[in-house]
Amino acid sequence: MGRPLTPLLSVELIADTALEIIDSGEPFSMRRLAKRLGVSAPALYNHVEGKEALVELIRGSMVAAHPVPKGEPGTWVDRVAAIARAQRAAYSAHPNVVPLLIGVPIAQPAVLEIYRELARALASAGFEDAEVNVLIEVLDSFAIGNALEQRAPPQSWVDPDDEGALARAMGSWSDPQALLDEAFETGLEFILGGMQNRLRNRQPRAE
Amino acid sequence: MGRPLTPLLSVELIADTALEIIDSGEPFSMRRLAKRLGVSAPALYNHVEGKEALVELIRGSMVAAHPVPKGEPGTWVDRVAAIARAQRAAYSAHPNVVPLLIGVPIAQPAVLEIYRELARALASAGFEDAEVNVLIEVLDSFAIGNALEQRAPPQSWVDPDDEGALARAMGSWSDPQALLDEAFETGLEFILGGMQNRLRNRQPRAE
DNA sequence: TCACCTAAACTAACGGTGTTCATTTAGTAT
DNA sequence: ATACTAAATGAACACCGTTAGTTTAGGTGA
Repeated sequence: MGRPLTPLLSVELIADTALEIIDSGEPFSMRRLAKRLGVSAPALYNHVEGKEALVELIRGSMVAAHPVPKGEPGTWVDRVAAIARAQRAAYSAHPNVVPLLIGVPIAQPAVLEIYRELARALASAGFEDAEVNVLIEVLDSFAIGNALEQRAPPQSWVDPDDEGALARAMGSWSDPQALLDEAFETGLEFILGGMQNRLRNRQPRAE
Repeated sequence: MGRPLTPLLSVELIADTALEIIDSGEPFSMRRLAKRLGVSAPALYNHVEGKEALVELIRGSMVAAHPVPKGEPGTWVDRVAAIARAQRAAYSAHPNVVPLLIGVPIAQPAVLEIYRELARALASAGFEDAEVNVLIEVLDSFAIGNALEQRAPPQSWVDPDDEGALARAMGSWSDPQALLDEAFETGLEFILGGMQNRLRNRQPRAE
């Protein structure tokens, strides 16, 4: 066939279509992506380094679509909460992407910038350097874990004949998404509360 | 060749060898596993349902190797903490298994039993059914997220020339495992504190 | 003891994966 | 016009999980 008169592909088209496939729940592969684009698989490699790089591109577009509110007035707690919620919103909009994201090292500068802002916010609160890293890790662990739970089917866990506390607990939520939303807000509240508490105990009423 | 005089394989041997491969960091596949066992790949299917079932077997042996301390006296907080630490200890001993675990529905009764015990502990603390589920989800998200971070190499994040808060924070930890240990204990403390706080605010000093 | 059946290994094969190679052809710059 | 690059192609490589059919050893009932 040779080079077509007008290009069939572009990086954006590839990334967007890949995200469509992933969101739809179909298994994602380079060949399936190519087929949906009406193109042969190797054609993708003219525009994209490989599968990992493509996933990393998608990560970038996800965070770009859910920016953390900028320049808002507020305490460091408000800023940290906004960052965590933005990250969670990005994951939550495309839960099927999350399993692909783990294991692909973060290369997107925009994502890095978010971590930098998080570090700044925590440092400004008065945490020392080593502590800042710990707290970032706590937030990150919780956010990624919550995102992962969004595509784990825990309904099969519960035995309908079971009358135990677990069965009762799981029976009280009909909408799994609502449960995870509530869990995210609850966990975030606990973490932010723990941070504030730690500062309070360190500087007992001193200014 | 036909059936050998003495069986070459057994479920335990297969599971143990699989765990060895995974722990070593080599890519894990049924074919590689068979090769290490000196056997052809289809021979595995005489003993194991398939790859998913094998991973689920490994999950079982991991939790069995890190049992939650049983029958200890202590408050519900102690019990919840013990369960969370046991789960984390299991993951932490084999971090490379964690990515394989996600996406494989939990079928091991022993694992289910742990969640039941967690639900009992929380219910006994006075949380209502719906809340119990939320709190389990919070703990689970955090634990799995922390486990996942154990094999994410974030060292490439930091630009050596950077002088920002993030670079300083990451520079203060030379041992990534120590950082994640500290992050787990910190996050657990925050979560347990948040739970207690929630109960305290609900029943203000009433008995 | 002999026939049968099952268990446990094998080889061959299927359809799928990510990726590389050599090719053709279209556009662009000298 | 001549080169060079960009963007498509089909063929191929080395894997992957899994299934089918075959071979042989061990155990069991007649």
